[in-house]
Amino acid sequence: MNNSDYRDGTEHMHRWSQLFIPTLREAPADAEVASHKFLVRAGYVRQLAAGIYSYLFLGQRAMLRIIDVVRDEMNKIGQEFLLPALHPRELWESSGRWSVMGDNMFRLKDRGGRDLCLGMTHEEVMTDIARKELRSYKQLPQIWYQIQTKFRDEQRPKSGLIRVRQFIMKDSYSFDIDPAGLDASYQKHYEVYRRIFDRCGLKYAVVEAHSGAMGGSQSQEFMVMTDAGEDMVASCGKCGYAANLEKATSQLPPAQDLPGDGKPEEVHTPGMKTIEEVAKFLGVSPTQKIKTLALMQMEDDPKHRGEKKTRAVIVLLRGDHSLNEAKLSAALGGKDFRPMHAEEIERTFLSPAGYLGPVKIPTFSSGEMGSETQKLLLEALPVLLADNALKGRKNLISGANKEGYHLKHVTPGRDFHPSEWMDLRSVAAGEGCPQCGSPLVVGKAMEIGHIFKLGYKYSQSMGATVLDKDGKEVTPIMGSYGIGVERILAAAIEQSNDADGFCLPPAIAPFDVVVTPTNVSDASLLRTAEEIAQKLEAAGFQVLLDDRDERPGVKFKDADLVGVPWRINVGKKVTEGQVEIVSRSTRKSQDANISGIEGHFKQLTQA
RNA sequence: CGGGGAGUGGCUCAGCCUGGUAGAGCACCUGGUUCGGGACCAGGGGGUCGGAGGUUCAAAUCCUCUCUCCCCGACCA
Repeated sequence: MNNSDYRDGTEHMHRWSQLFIPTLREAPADAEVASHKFLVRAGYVRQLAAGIYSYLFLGQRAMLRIIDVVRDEMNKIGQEFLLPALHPRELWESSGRWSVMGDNMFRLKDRGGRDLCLGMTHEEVMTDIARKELRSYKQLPQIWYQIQTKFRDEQRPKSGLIRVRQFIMKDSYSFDIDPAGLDASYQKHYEVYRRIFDRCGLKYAVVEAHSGAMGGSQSQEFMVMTDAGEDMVASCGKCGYAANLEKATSQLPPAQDLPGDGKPEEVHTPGMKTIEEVAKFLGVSPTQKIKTLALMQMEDDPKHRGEKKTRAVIVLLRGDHSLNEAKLSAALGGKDFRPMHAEEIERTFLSPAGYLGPVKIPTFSSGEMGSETQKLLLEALPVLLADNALKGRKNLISGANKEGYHLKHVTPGRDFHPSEWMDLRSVAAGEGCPQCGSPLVVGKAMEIGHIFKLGYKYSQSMGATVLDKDGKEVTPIMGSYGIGVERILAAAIEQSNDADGFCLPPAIAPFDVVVTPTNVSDASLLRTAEEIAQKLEAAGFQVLLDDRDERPGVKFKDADLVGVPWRINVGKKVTEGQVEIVSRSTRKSQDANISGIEGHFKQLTQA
């Protein structure tokens, strides 16, 4: 319950007739996912621009209740700050992220021409405070958090509140003297996050995640399984293993190698370009093929502003496997990459696309290259990365780097030598759980929270240090932890909606109950409804009195729409001293005596 | 950014192909009848058809440019 609410008289009662709750009979045409449709229909939000929303009365109330829960739990482990949204460029230069963040960062200039940006996350500001203020190990550990608006110029805002350009995040940052301290701060967040999402009534999974632009070692995401989500999660029903597909691994059954031990040998495969075509044509399985992907890694060229330095990256996978771009990106140190253009492929492989393979790539065998462009390419040596699933295999089939030909009897380690073996493939549903071997399930999920062990990335680059017990300067180790407030709301709606609307979990609903006199032109019904509303408010509930002069059907439909978990109908049975209590989630109703209604309702809501 | 779609009253949409100067349902206002699952009757207000330019006697409609929004692919809470 929110104690800041008025509940001391009818003049402060929330009367629907006086409030702005613009419900819509139809969903806006551009809404796709359930939470988006209903947030708009229920009058919670209105869109201002792509990925930018206004929160109206009901929406703001729900947000505030979510924030109450988050703050209440966070106060158990940390201290609340409020940091600026406007940051100077120099701050972000000091961590190196002014350029790393690219177009996702909103940038602006002040009147003096100085560069500023809108905060998309606050590692830099928090670390700046830490480096200026923290002096001694005695001051550690610290956990600082805030609930604040973040700005991110997303490539593609979408799905209502699920992916927006301005949103409220609870972000916290921990500073510890050593890794053991970080483990403890991380664990505290893990537990507090579980309590927060439990209290918000969400069903969620905690999954192993990849750290992305934040950097750092371990990280876990809190995921709500829903088709409205944008992530893929692999999970095991048996042992509880769960991981973002960006990170997930699996056990593979051993693949059958083709017999023989000959040298690589060309086979004519006219017009056969795809793995499937070639496999079918040669009567082999795609698992006996090597998939060769030609990519270009890109990074800003320090010598030539605005230009990109490129480097060829060749990735080898088993024929039936697909590349996991997050894993590759991590392997490349977070650098961007793209598929090679046709000319680049021909330059590198001296072969048209469709017949690429790792054997006899000109740039890997000295003497065969001559052109200027190849020499230039060599300055940044190409890398050949091979997925672990090819390790120990033999007699595989790959492209021959020659139009219309493939090679058979290709054996890794003999016929070509990868720069590195690594895990680069995406896990597929049905493959074995890496822990227990039972089949993995892959499903869509929405990320509502993320916890990271950052390590020394920011404290080191920004020069934060404290003195340890021995008077020696040491760099504190950091963690960072985020919760998307709007996403909790969106996820709750995705988890509980039907044709008529949605039902929010009690802790985050804008009201606990709507009291509906079925006909307000009957003065006694209205009076009784007001009395009931007052009693419930006095008992600590947040009550919405639907005193509108509307037909009952309209009021019922609206009540069903706006997400309030309970409704009390004040109608004909009043003459018998009774009203009807209706549960929005189960749609079941029961009669209750008006006298003692608050006690009855309390029992009901605590059950 | 690449690919697809859409902009006509507050909402959902028709009209556009085949130019002739704007419609429906819902919502809104007034009066009346209604009142347990989005009522009915009567009357009424509201749109320079996203914007700019062009073609034409005449443009929501045809042409060009542009802006915005949504959806599908690479990022993150």
